[in-house]
Amino acid sequence: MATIKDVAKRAGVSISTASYALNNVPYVKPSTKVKVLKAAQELNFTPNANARNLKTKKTKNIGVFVYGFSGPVFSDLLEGINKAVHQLGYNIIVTSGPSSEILLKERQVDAAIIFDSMLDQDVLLQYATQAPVVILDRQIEGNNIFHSLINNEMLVNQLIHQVIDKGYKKLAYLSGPKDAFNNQERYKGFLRALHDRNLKPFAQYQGDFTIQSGYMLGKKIIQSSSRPDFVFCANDESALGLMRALKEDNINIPNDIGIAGFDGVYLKDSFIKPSLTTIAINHFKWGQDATEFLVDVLNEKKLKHVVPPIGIIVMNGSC
Amino acid sequence: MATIKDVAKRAGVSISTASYALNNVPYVKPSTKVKVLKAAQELNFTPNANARNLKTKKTKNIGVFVYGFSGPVFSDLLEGINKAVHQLGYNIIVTSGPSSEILLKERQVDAAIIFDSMLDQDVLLQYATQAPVVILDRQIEGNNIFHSLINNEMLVNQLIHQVIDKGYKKLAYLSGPKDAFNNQERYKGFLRALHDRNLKPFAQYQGDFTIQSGYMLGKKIIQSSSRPDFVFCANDESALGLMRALKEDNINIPNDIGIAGFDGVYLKDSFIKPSLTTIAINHFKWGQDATEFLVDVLNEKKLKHVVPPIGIIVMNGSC
DNA sequence: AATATAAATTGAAACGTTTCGATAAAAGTT
DNA sequence: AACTTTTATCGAAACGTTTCAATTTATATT
Repeated sequence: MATIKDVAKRAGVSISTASYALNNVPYVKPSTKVKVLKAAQELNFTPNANARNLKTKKTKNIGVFVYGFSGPVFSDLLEGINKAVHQLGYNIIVTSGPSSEILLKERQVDAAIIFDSMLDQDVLLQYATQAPVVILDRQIEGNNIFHSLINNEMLVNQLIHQVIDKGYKKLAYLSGPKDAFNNQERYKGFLRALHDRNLKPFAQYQGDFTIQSGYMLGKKIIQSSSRPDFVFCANDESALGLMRALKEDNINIPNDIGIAGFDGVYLKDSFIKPSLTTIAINHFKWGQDATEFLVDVLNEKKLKHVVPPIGIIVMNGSC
Repeated sequence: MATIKDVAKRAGVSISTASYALNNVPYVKPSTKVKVLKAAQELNFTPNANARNLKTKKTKNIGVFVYGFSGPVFSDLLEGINKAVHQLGYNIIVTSGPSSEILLKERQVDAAIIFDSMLDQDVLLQYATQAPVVILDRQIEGNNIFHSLINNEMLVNQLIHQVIDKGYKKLAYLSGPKDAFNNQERYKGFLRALHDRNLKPFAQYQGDFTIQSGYMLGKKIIQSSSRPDFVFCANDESALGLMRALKEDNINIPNDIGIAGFDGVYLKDSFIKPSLTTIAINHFKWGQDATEFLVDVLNEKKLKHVVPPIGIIVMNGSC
């Protein structure tokens, strides 16, 4: 591997001049710049990132720390982040599992986007003492820690109000994992809306955000003696599972049971019938905005807040 | 940030001893090791990765370079890679787009897994002069470049033979992107099987691996005067789209038209009816095997070949 | 007790950059 | 022509590790 030393020698200049030439620093004579660039080209020189990072204490990498690599929410979010990162001249590094902790501890990225509720809080706090972090899926207070959170509670509250307006009375909640922040907030919104309208929650079913869990719980609901007339599902995937189970048993949606979900990930899928009432999040934009904010922080533009993701209630045929 | 120098000072030893102690090198007295570890702990010391990497010329990172962050194939593959990478003591770094080139050029990873046919070939060849690469989605010959490729042609050939055995005569090919290696190979297998059996291909429809393209082409097939009696789709997603289009118009699958796909990504989804005949790839294992191979290469275990992904023909109700 | 061997520790060089401060060369000013 | 200012280049230090070769200390062998 050619180093800058080789380049300097071949161009007949000092190492520092070579460095300046390669980094577009002023005060380097055009003709020598040409010489250096030519030498670099001929030697197929690429700077050693580790040496550069060591010296500059920067990596130009933005880390995205995720829980897993699956799911429509993940995909859209990542595509959004990816686009923004590149536009802003950074590199994206996405990782998951044990790698995440190591990369954070060893500061292999200049900033971090967190979408992994399993990621150790202390590691995060420690990392944030030196670099900015945007968290998308829970609340952790600390210096340098910013949040871009869906307004889960309010959105669900509003949706449930509308649902009650439509005449549904026995409202159940199909839950995501109990410890998931998003799930908790959505549940709060559900409960508050019922409380606002002097209704009692009809039931709570314990799912885990998957289609399968929605399906299984749907089967259970069918078999139970008393059924709800509406089920709010903590996300679209579980709602889809529920819908499938009910349709299999010829339960009419929305007449026998109304359904709503959260995320808006199936809105473009015309094969889900009736189409699902949901709270649509623009995950792509969410990712973009979070990234742009982080880069602004890195560039020391003093900003107060991230642009939070907005959610839109989309009333469809499922309730 | 505490450096090893701080640790050494606090433990009352030299920098080199501190380094040895932290890295479990023999010849360091147990008692001093304890001292050093304690000091490191107290100072919240984490080694600076850039300095370490610069010196050792290793990163302990394995890069995964993908075309995008969406799709069931991507997800399973990544989960497999992720699992193996961690088990083997490496970190996973996945990236896409322009970042990929930079990370490769600057050697920010010890080895690379390529699942991005858009990635520049020269960059890849250049990278491979110094580090091992496994390519999953095309063929590029070069030193240090290994392939783990689906045996597309053979598998499709076998499947088509079986389909012909069932009596289908007018076989069409619903294509993926023309320049996609996997698509080309699958098409070759399709053509060869027809040739083997003295049949002419009935038609070729130009899709792009998406559900939407399958759906649109399905609509076109319905409207055309002469229909095929079987359509092999270059992947499952386009097959699903096709199926939906045909079912909407009450065309009976498999009686009016038979369908088969490739990948096996919907096999667990019981809501696709009839269930899709396909060639199932275990993408999770594919990712694992590729990773294990790479790490073996890094550890200089001389191996001849990667374990290639195996495909299994799964005959289901769609033909 | 003297010597040989093994165990433990250390200083210093090296990895490949960037960047500060100094100096040299060129261009302006009187 | 002597100076100041600007432009261009350079040497050397620094970033934080690892690791070689040298040295010191402890242990074993005679």
